[in-house]
Amino acid sequence: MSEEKSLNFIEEIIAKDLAEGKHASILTRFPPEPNGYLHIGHAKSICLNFGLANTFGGGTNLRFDDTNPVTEDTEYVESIKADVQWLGFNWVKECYASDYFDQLYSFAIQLIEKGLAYVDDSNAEEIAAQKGTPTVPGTGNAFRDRSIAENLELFTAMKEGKYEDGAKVLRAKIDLSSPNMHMRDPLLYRIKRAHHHRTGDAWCIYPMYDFAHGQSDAIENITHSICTLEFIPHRPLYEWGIEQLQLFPSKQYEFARLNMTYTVMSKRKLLQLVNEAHVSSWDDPRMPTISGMRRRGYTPESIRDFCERIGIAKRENIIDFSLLEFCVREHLNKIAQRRMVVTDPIKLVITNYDKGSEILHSENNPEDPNGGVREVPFSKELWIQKDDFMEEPTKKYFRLGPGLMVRLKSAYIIKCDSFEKDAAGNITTVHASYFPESKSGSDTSGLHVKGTLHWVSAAHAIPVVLNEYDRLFSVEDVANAEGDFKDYINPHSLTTITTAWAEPALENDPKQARFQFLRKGYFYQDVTSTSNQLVFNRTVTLKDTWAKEQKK
RNA sequence: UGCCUGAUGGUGUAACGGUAGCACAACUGUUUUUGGUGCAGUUUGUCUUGGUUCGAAUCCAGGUCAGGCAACCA
Repeated sequence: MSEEKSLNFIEEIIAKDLAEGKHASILTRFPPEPNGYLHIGHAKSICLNFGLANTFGGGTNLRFDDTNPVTEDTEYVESIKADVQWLGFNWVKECYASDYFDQLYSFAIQLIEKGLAYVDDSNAEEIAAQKGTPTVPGTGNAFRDRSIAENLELFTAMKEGKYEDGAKVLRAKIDLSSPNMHMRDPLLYRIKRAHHHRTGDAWCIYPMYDFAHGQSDAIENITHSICTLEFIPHRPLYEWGIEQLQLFPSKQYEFARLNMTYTVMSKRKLLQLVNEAHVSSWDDPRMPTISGMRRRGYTPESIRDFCERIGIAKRENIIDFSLLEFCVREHLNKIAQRRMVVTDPIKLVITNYDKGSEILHSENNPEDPNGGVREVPFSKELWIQKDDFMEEPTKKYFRLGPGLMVRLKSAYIIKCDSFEKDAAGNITTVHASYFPESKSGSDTSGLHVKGTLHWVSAAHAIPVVLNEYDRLFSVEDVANAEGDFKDYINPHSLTTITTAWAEPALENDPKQARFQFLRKGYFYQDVTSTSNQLVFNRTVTLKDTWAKEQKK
């Protein structure tokens, strides 16, 4: 049985280009502006660009689109590089648009010399007004008719810092009545005295996106320049620049950006969440950032798998967050070490257990036959989950209750004999008796029970802190919800549990290890965790059909 | 009332004139020393109106709806 993998529309274009000999090999690029942290939407683009190069044989450049010094910073450059590498990709070259500033400047001179660019003294408002509207053509101004010599002189003076910020701009001379607003004499250069994170104060004029991106692609000989849908109207301008300057014919293609339920993807909104302390930082585990997901315990494999599954197309989309969670669970199920942690404990006393304590063994991962076992101490007094006992059990309840039997995972079958309550009526202690012949691995009891509970020996337990995360927002389509997006922040997106007891093995496990805390979910040690106080982040819950059943 | 995109189950994504498939979600059943995992199965779809054709999700025409475009942002 052969699985036919269908190509997405970009792959089809590339396959065709290669087949026709248009290119011997392909070169793509991932071009973030270093003004924020990468998020899962960027991961889609990263997987696309690097993935294309992988499947068709070729490479991918990492290029920082750093043409606006006001918002950019090396902090972001570093985080972006770390995130791309963590996702598992290697770039051919690390490039910066700012490396091309000299070249871009000479391109501008060329356009002026061809009569295709002019210096405009109008201010921003005037230019906007003169551009017209989508239905009303723009009108020119006197500056448009300046001579080539005058434009050359003025542009040189702009570069030399003879004018105030905003006093003049360089514009392309294209078509003020174009139905495409981007072709109505777009700005090429603006005067901006700001410290650039790489070029410092060497420049006081900076190229606009439309005079940097396509040109950078061409300089690097990018064959396929892939961006998101909102750049479609820029494409004629992209092509105009390449044609007029007679550069390498890079081609732009557009796909739909990623949207996900219960979260936001815009940099502006993410920045706001950080600045207004709705989350602790860019790498807060609730954030849809790569760094947040890494800290939460998502694996690069699962994110790549997710990006593979969502596909590439041109229609707007909103992907269920549960698909990402499915990918994370699927991977973690295979690799995570199993451990037992009781999060909301009550005492379980095995009344007929007189051995003091013993060492039992439990498999590290039932999915992995070679995963080995770990030692788990068992004793007379244990901690079990509070909701694993019910005073008056309902019909389908498979756990502990008066007279009911369950298995303690990797240990014995027990039978509940009695329980104690405090003055407030809360269950404090459950008494049970165990069946010595029901020991895991050598069970001769012939008993059969439906429920299996996780547990921790009270005398051997170590305290751990758990951060349990839920969705950041309470509505599916946050971006399209009525009013301020911050009104929909889920107030219960983080629950910190300080009452949890863990089995001692956890103390000696490596910090980077992935865990499944049995019946609770997948967990990953937080960056704040120390040997004195272990702190774990819940990556994702286990699928819980019992919780679902109860809601009915 | 301009230009540009797009429209296939709840959500994504295939089918390139010839059986509407796959995944997630939801729901059954089954297995299970995790109410996890695995396995088996069920439910749900081509925006609309015409046209071309033996045959249309696919081609053509009109309509409807959704999104984008008028930053000295990218």
